[in-house]
Amino acid sequence: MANAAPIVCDTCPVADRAVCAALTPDDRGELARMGHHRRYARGETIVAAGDASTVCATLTRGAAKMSTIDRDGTERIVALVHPAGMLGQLFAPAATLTVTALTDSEACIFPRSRFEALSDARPALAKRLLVEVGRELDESRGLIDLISKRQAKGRVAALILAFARAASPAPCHDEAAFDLPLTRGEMAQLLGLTIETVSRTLTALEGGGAIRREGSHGIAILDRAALDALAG
Amino acid sequence: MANAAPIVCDTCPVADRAVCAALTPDDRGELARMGHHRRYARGETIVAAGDASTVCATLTRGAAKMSTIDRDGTERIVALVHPAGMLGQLFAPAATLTVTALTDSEACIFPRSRFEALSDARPALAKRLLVEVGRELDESRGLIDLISKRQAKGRVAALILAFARAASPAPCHDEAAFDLPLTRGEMAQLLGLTIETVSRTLTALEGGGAIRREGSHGIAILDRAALDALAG
DNA sequence: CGCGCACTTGAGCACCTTCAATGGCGGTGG
DNA sequence: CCACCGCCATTGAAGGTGCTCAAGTGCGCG
Repeated sequence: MANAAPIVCDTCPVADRAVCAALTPDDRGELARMGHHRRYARGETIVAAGDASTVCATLTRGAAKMSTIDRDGTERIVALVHPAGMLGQLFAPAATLTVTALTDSEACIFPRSRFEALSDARPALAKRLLVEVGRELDESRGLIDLISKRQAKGRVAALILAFARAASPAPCHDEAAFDLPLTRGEMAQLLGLTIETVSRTLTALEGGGAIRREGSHGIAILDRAALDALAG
Repeated sequence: MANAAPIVCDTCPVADRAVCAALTPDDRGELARMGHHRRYARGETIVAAGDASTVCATLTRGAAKMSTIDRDGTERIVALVHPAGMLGQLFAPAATLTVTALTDSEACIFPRSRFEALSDARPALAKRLLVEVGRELDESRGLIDLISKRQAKGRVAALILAFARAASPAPCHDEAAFDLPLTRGEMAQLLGLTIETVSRTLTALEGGGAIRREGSHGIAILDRAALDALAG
């Protein structure tokens, strides 16, 4: 897919939240000229594990997953990326993770070396990156919390609540009805369960009146307190 | 325990590896005067969850764990900290994690606000912190990998290998015989298993000839390839 | 010596996985 | 247009793994 395009910050939906926001307009213009903007179709690989890790990117639209692949071929999702989040591993000599678009997505791609050089020259950017990486670290630990619930119901309930939070525009409120951005298989990878268990657990949650399914990916939360209780 | 002492960088065993190494001697002296050095006994709490997150620290000796506590009282370890690692969450408004000494330990404690101010003023420190947080992020994702092995044998085998790597002075080599720095209960918390399952799995690994136990915490690796295969 | 603590071992059972079959949906090609 | 195929999701049955509950062992310490 040859759809590289120049970066235009003026119409960027995440211009105020992405790390670029730490830069002056001039510096941002310089950064924009260094990189390009690309679209990715659902399922497309953005960064492949084993690459020389030459790029880093900001997701401007859509959603992505970062995953490892075991020797035996089992894929494991270690992080989800939402708009304004960073793709790629700063200061890593080689990419150990594969980044894949979960939905049709767009991202600004930068050469990693020049991005790092700019961060060295602009303390405001470096500080912003520090905060961003700290946030990623918190999310990663949140994911550990998610996986470590003993029972499948708790894991799935916690995942639903996490997506309800992410789907809402206001950070403090949950969305009552939303679409799961993952397939059953991806949810299973994320939670350390099988597809069948995820599916059965959703059926059970619906049977218990906690949620209602609408189509294969739509979720409406009917009993928020019940989900909270299950999620521990 | 009232054992606060001034910080003396000259005899610090991790002076070259900790984040302080990014500072000039003058700046390091200023940082040292801002903080103090403390000893902690095994099991002692270094930072309690819910604290106003007023401190951050560098571990100079020993080992520590960072953990969350669920509403139902279940503790979950989300990270291990080795000497030269950072304790506490930079730029977090409140501590969400409890930090506990796993063995008798020592740390340099700094007021968080002044540490952050110094990082704003010294780009070299900010960059060093960025690298450090990136490393923590990688470790956190490694932990996710660890937990996500389906079978108990795989998780325990991977944990043993991880400690074999950590116990070795050379980063590329494993130690063939070493002590597990965790109790069975802590290993269980880390791996998302029960104490009994960890114990039984170690027995099974020993029965299969992969390891030999020496006392309750000593481990000798007899069949490295078998552990690798189990760890996936 | 006796107590506490951590570890080990055993028996039974709940839960999740595995294997297998079925249904729905979208895309492709006849 | 419809048949066919692939992919995803659901559901069922059987079996295994790890959890729960419970007892027993070894070690350090008062």
